[in-house]
Amino acid sequence: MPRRVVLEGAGPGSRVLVVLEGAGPGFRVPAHMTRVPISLIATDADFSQRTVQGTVVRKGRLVSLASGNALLKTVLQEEDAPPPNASINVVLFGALAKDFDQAVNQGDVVVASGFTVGRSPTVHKDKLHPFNLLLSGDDARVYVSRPPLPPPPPPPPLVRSPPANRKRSAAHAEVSMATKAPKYTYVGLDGLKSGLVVNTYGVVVFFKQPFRSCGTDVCSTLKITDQSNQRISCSVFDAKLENHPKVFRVGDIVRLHRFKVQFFNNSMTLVNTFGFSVLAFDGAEGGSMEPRTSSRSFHLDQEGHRAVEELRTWAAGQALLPPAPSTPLSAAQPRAYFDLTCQLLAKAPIDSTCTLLRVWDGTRCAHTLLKVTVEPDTTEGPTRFSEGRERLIANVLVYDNHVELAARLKPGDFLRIYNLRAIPGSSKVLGRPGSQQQDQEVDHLAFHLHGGTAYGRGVRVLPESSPDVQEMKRVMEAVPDEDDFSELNDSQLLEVWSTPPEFAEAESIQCSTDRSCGDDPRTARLSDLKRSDPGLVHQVRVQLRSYEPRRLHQALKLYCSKCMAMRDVPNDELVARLFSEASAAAPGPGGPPAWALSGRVPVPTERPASPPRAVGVAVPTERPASPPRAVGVHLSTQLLGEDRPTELLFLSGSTLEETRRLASGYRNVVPVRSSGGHMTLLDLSAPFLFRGRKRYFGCKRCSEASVREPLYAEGEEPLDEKGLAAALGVQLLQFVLLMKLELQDATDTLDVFLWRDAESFFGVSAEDVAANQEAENSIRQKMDSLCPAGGSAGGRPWVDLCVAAYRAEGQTCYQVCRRSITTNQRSKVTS
DNA sequence: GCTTAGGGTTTG
Repeated sequence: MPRRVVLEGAGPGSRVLVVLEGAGPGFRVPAHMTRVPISLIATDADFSQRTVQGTVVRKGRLVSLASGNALLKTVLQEEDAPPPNASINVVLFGALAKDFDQAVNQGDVVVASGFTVGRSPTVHKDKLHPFNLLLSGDDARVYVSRPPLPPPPPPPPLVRSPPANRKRSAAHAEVSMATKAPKYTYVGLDGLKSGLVVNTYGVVVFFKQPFRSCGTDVCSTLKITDQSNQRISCSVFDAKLENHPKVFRVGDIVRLHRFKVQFFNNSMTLVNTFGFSVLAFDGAEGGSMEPRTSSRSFHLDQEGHRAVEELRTWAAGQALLPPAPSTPLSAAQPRAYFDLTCQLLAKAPIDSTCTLLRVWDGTRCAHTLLKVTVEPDTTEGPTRFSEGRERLIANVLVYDNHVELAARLKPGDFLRIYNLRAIPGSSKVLGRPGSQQQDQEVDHLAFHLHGGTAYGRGVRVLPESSPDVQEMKRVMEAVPDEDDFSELNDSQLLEVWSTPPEFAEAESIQCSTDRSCGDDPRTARLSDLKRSDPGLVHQVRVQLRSYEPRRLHQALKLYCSKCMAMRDVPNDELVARLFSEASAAAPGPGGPPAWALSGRVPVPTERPASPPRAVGVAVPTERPASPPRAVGVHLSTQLLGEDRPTELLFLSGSTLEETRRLASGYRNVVPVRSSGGHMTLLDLSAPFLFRGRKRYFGCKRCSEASVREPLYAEGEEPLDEKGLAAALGVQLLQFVLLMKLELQDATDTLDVFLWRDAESFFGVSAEDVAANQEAENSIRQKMDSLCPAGGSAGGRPWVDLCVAAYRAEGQTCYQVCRRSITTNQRSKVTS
């Protein structure tokens, strides 16, 4: 007889029944119920006497709703059912959700009954079944199949048993016991037999980045080894680049599923077969357990972790990992081949077989780097860098087959270039006719990535989360500021982050409730959080490992609530240029608008001056020696009539500095220029309004600006930025703060945005940050306390944060949505 | 449609 087991936490009356396998004929599902294939689920049938069976391929977190109810989302996948519609979202409510959370693990096979069917609101996003199962109320049940503990001796494996002296073979046999869970038997590399389709783990000892084969697919090749010391070649064919192994360096660990063993040239090779999957892992001991894969449905359990750990330990003992994954530019030697980890700054095609990549890694090469000039309009990315930065930039020429991949790279990408060669001397191909770069001196280093794939030659984009990229960024951050460069990095940052996307889904689930996250004692581990479904809010206890931008004034952005675009706050240099361009433009025919009284006023030269006493009269200044410039002013006759001359001033022909000075004497200053015979606003890259120290900007896309006399009824509140923006047809941009935080706990790291709730997080308004240094300083203090400069991980406080996971632009993003108040000065994780 | 690659003594 099967035994019903009540697990800890699943109290009496639990609706999740855990049934041990091997103790009876199977699930204790009522006999009158019959199983329905998941693919046949639809709303127009009666499922009261039916069951579904599937593997829990995803298990969301238990979410507490404001009503006191609980909810948990999970995904069931029917075994051996062909896609589509083999996987279905299941939502459990109330006590059932709590019991399920306690008793069921990802990978378990469950049977559900007593469900109702609804339309899945997420079908377009998750591409799962168009319907979902809803389990609530007294009739809902979940039955779980679980291998008994302790496990019985392993049955004969499907393939020849790996050597008994390897621990992992036992572990994998144990996994295969869970007959209802996805069952994979892993074979050692000395257990390959021609014709078998196998699953295996291995340490990469050689690899080529994916390259276009002569057939229809893209091809990757690997050579892997394991504790048996066999070295097995392996090919992966797939038309899609993203399905290929994400191997970054020798020593990485791969898990291969469904690879066919072939005999070739007296040795075994592995080739992917239909339905294959590859996971890649960092090969370093203590490295991240996050598998690199594009698959959204991979299954990795504790045994998988153990297999990776064991291979890591073994590989470390064999010295299989090279000491460093790549060579910094500072160590590049003439004529040597090396792998380079770097960031792409700009690129330009040279000809059909050659592309120039301009890269840096934050270190300075000991040799002079070759300078390359290309026509600016062919360059993607900035064409000029400061002298200091130029000295750090390496020009990499990639040839032939690599040109295709180079075309897909974007400035800002983090790259690893494999088998790059440092070439001393000149290279005439670089000089364009007519450029002064034709005659190069000899002692310059250029870098070539030769055509072909021999020696693993190729280029790979590394994820920003990669530890090597993180290390490089630390080096880059230590490079002294140079303004043009910080601008570049920041705009790239924005592009990489994209416009912080809508947040509606996550908000509707929990942030809209009044519950403070601090009420919930549950905290999620980052590794779990990453695996759970988007659309939920999680509480985490983390340290702040790093953040961007490091120069905090760059966290200030302008945001359009209408088109949701975000842009940088233009720097003074740009704004000053717009002002001088506008003032240089000759006033066109036609006069100022009829509603305005126009004239000229001298510009105060030093101290902020009081407003001019009369319009149209040049007021002598205290320093007659240098006659002051006069600028055009236009005042609303209506306002003048009400004896409110300082309420609003339209100003033409002034410089930025002059505008700034005059702004201190008027409540509102709107810079204008003459264009086509009438008054217009300046280009909207410049502020359209100055109010004291504050400046306001308009959205270029959403504004339909024209200079009109603002309607101003007597006795009304003074004009403010909102009223003026409306009067001038300007879509007012909002100051916002945007940062990216790298959170860390014992299990993982996670990049999250701080945006929507940044102001409450810092306790300052973004508008104040724009106007005064003190507000920026308070942000600095907070960041310094969370992430002390040069501090070790142990010195950083632990913080409880709420993080919302949401889908945007095809990927899962995370955002700090509220901050609880506790920060604990502890140096170790308590688990 | 069911191949493609199968590392390698590099070179613009």
